[in-house]
Amino acid sequence: MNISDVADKSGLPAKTIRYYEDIGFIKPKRLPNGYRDFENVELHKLAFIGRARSLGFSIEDCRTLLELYNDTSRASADVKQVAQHNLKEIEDKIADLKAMHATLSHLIDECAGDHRPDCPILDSLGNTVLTKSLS
Amino acid sequence: MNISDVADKSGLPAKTIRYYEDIGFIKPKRLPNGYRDFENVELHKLAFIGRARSLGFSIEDCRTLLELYNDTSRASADVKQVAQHNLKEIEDKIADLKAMHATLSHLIDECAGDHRPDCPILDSLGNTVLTKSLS
DNA sequence: CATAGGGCCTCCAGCAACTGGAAGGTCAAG
DNA sequence: CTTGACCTTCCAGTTGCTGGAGGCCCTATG
Repeated sequence: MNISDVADKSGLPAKTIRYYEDIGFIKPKRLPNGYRDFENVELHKLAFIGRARSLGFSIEDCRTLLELYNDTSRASADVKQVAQHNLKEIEDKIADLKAMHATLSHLIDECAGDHRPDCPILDSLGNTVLTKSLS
Repeated sequence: MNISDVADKSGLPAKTIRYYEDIGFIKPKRLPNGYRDFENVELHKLAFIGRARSLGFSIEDCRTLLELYNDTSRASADVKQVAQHNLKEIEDKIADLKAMHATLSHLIDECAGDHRPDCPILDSLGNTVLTKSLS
C-alpha cells in the first residue's frame, strides 16, 4: 500500500504521514524503488492517531496512548488518566474562551458601529492598563 | 523609561516587548549606550496590544486595531467588524471544544478505569476508522 | 580602583504540528 | 518517447513567543 492510499484511508495528508514517520510513530517498509510500503497495522495506527488528534490529544499524548495501545497488559485506568487530563485541559480552554467571549461581546454591544470615530472597543483596550500604570 | 520598567507596567515580558519592536509595533528611541528608551505612548501601545492579545486577537488583528487606534478619523464600524470577526472565531473554537468534550467524557464514563486491560477509550480510538477503511 | 551583580544588547535556535515548495527519481499510459 | 502523476528528500515557513550564549554597561561595595 503506498502513501496516497494510506492518506485516503486514514484521512491524513501524505505530508503528515511522512511527518509521523519522522517522529517515530510508524516505520513503514520500503520498496526497492524507495517508496514507502504500508501494511494494515500502520494504517491502523495512523487512523488511531488521527482520531486522537481530532479529540485534542497532543502528539505526546498520542505517543503515550500508542504505547498503552500496544501494551496488552496495561490497565484501563492508565488510559483513563490520560483522557481525564486531556478533558480537564479542554474544560480550561472552554472557560478561557467564554471569558473572552463575554468581555468582547460586551464591548461590541456598546459600540455603535457607525461612522463616528468614537469607539468603546478601542477605548477599553487602550485605557484599562493605562489607568493602572500611568496615573 | 527602560525595558524592565515597561515590562512591569505593561505586564509583558521584556523578550516579548523586543519581539513587538521586531515586528514593527513600536519604535522606541535609543540612548547613547544602545538601551531602549520608552515613552508613555509606547507603553500605552504595548498595554493595548497585551490586552487585545489576552482577548484572543491575533498579531495581525492587533496590527489592524493599532492602525485604527492611531487613525482618529476611523469609523467605529471598522473596529466593530474586526471584533465581531474575532468573536465568531471564539464561538467556533468553543463549539469545537464542546464537541471534543462530549465525545471524550462519554468515553471516560464508559471506561472502568481499573486494572483490567480492556478499555473502551482505546477501542474507540482504534476502531472507528478501522471499520470504515479496512472492512 | 577592581570586581561582583545586575541589566541591557544582539543573534541564533527551538517549541507545536505541521505545510509548502524545490529538485529530482519512478512509473504507467498513449 | 513523452507526458503527467506519483514518489522521494530536504529546507523553509507558519504563530507568537521563549531560552540561551556571548558580550557590553552601570552601580555599589571593599
